[in-house]
Amino acid sequence: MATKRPGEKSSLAAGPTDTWQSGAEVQETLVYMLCCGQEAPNMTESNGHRNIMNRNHQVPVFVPRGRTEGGWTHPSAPQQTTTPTVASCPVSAPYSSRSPGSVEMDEIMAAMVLTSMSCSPVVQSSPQSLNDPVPGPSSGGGDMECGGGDMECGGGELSDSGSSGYWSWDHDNVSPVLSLSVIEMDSSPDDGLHTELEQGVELNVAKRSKSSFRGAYRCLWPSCGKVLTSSVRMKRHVRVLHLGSGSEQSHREEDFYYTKFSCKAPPALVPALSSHVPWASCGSPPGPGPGSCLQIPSSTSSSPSGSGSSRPSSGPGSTPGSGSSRPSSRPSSGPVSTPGSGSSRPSSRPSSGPGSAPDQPSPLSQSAPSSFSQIQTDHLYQACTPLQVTMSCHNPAPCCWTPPPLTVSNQHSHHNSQVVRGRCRSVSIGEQWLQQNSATNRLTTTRAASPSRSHCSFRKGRGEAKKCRKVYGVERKEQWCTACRWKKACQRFPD
DNA sequence: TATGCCGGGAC
DNA sequence: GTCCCGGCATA
Ligand SMILES: [Zn+2]
Repeated sequence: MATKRPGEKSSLAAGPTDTWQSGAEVQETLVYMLCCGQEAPNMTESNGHRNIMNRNHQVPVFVPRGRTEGGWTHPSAPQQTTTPTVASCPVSAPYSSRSPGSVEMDEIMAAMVLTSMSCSPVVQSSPQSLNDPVPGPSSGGGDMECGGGDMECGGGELSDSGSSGYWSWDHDNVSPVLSLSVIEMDSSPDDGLHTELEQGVELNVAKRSKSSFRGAYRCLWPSCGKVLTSSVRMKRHVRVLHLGSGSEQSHREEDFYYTKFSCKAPPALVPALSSHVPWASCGSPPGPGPGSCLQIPSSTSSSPSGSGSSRPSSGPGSTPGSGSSRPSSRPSSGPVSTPGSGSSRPSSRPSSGPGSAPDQPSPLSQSAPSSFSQIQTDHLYQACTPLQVTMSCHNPAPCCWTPPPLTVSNQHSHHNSQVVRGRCRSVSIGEQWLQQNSATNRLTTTRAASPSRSHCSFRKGRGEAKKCRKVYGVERKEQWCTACRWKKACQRFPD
């Protein structure tokens, strides 16, 4: 209602953003990767063999170099990463005693080595990937997956289920710790810096507590399953790419569009996932901010019932996005949703669509930033579905998330390829939702309550979430998600 | 009253 | 299959 988000946008202008972003992001990515490579460096700390590791650890040192760039990266953030590392690092001793010159050299060397070592596409081809989400001519193959075994970075994003996973579950796995942080973060919706900081802490905690846990933020924007490790970046991502502009409202809205989750997945799942992840193979559009590569740790386990995740506060602030929040509201967010009642809805995650991939906010988006992508989305919603990736993980185990069989359509060159270079996949989830909902789910429901016709039409109360209607207002109906326009259950802002 | 959306129907 | 809308439940 409050109309559009006026100000702020300029500062976040896509162009510039990308620029500095690349620097910072890359760095961050680096750091993260290092961590990935060996969870919680500080923790591992085994005295002996640490050569390589040491080297790696030094990197963070070099990383900060760029921290000055963005106002974003809070100084403390890098510091945190760095400090402990250096301290714990055996090498640090000699290191400090050396002359500054050599030190620098070392840093540089280390950096170089690292850089060359890292297989991250982001790092290696950051410039390109940043702007050009679409990998190459043939985005089809799983080319992007870095061959390197140690870190599989999906180029910065991982998202399970991709489009379809959006609204879904994986939140289950959020560890208590993480959830906590989530809450905190939510409480301060609009301050990026602060968040970043917390993010840092959070990450640390995560690493520390369990090397296997990883907090990540996934963009819930329809069709954009982007996953970033930093909430700030995610916000930025949402704001820039999806919301298009910023302003008071967008601040809050950002929260709506992403969700935090931490995943851990059995080794087996990892590969599987990656193969399924649409963009992973299609060269996921790293978008402006290549998120740090996210990966699903293999070891873990745990995680219990994900349900725990708390939904911070239903209010707009926290929103659906925040982490596990969503699931909590759902009956059995988990895997097989036996819709005791919610019947259809639960299982078919309301996800929405697909969408907007991170294409650069070119002139196009300027005029109607948010609407653009949204509209696009909506169209996709009804659009066809060239490619279809079917994810049917009937995984009983309460692992990361067991999505119901869902189909994601991946449409590449489809549609205006020029306009949407980065758009590598679009899902007509909405449609699917409608269909499935009416078909599949209904089936389920029926099965559950076979009775002649009892079919309790159960109307679950109105969710607290603001739906398109409320968000955009009637006057901007065209921005509503298709479902809303059709007076169906909103998919963009599912309860 | 405004909103969300089920159920049904037109095309 | 897509799209719309009557009408009811809810806030
Ligand atoms: Zn909607």
